Amino acid sequence: MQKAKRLSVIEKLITDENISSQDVLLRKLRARSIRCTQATLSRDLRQLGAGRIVDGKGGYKYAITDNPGGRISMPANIQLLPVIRDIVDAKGLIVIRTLPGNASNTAFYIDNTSRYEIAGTIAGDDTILIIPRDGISNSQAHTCLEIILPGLHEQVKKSKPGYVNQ
Amino acid sequence: MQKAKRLSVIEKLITDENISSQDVLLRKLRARSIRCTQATLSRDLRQLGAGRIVDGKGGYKYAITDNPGGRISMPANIQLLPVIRDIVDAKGLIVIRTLPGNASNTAFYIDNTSRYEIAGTIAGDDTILIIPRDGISNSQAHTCLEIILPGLHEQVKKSKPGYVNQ
DNA sequence: AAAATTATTGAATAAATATGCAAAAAGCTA
DNA sequence: TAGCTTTTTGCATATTTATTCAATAATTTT
Repeated sequence: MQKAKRLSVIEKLITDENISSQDVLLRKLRARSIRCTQATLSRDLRQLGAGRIVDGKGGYKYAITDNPGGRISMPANIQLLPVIRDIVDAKGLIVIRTLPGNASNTAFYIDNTSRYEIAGTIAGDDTILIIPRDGISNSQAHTCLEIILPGLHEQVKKSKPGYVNQ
Repeated sequence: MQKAKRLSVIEKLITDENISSQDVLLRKLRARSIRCTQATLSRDLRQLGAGRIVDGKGGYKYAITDNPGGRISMPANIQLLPVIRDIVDAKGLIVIRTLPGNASNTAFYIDNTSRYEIAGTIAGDDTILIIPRDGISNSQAHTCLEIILPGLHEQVKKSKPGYVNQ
């Protein structure tokens, strides 16, 4: 499946370059042998929270925009992944375990993306509970987390089925 | 010349309300006896540096966008319950989001009412998980919260069903 | 105040973006 | 792997936004 990759390339393109329209983006992707249609880009951009904004030069450009609700914008390139140890599904919720002391940072970061799919997070010292919104499937929630933290699931290898006393 | 006034009304409208398209804006202006055409709005919005962005609820809205590079912006428009930002149903639980640092205060307050309907709460920094007791319906739980925090649901407008890529 | 210059606007239309729907692809389960 | 479910995608098109061009209104100059 190439969607995840396409999303990350799109994200990189619009932050690095000045993309003024979906058509331009389409061509840039094509130059990287990623082919899709404008319709798909429209959906991808929505999912990334990207919008077409006025670029100080009298034109337009795409950019990842902060959401209303006035959340706090974060520096884009914080290194979060190394602190994540584990990610587990539980009762329709998702538990992420981090290095000690890193849960609230990470949860704060996740919160601030204001993703629709995530109703909220709660963090202890080294554990974050991710609460997906009603109607969001498990895999939708995971896809969303992957967008927020690209590479998450590659990084954190799926934990093997474990032993339980019974 | 009415342009200056129109611009300021537009600015106020898009920051106060959720304007999803220029057509909607056009009608709101008309209701204030400011009449112009969509073409003019397109130009005005460019001039204001306003863009149509993803609103976190699955839709689009206009907002004045900062130049990327991002600085910190905080919400400014809550009055009655100044610390509560958001309330969402999720998996039979209820998630309340507050301003940073206010979750445990608020949860403590809720806890101390000792309402039967609420089995317990868990608070992080800005998120509270409300766990209703078994057998308590969603709407019972909401009614209960409304009793504890009068005005809660008026204040925090229900979020619309959102868009999820699938 | 008339003429000359500059700015604003609407109508029409071009350009760009979003979406319903059906089909294809990817995941899952047994 | 076959059958079933969910997700992704393109096509066609609806919706939305930007722009061209001509006209009108405001502003400045003489």
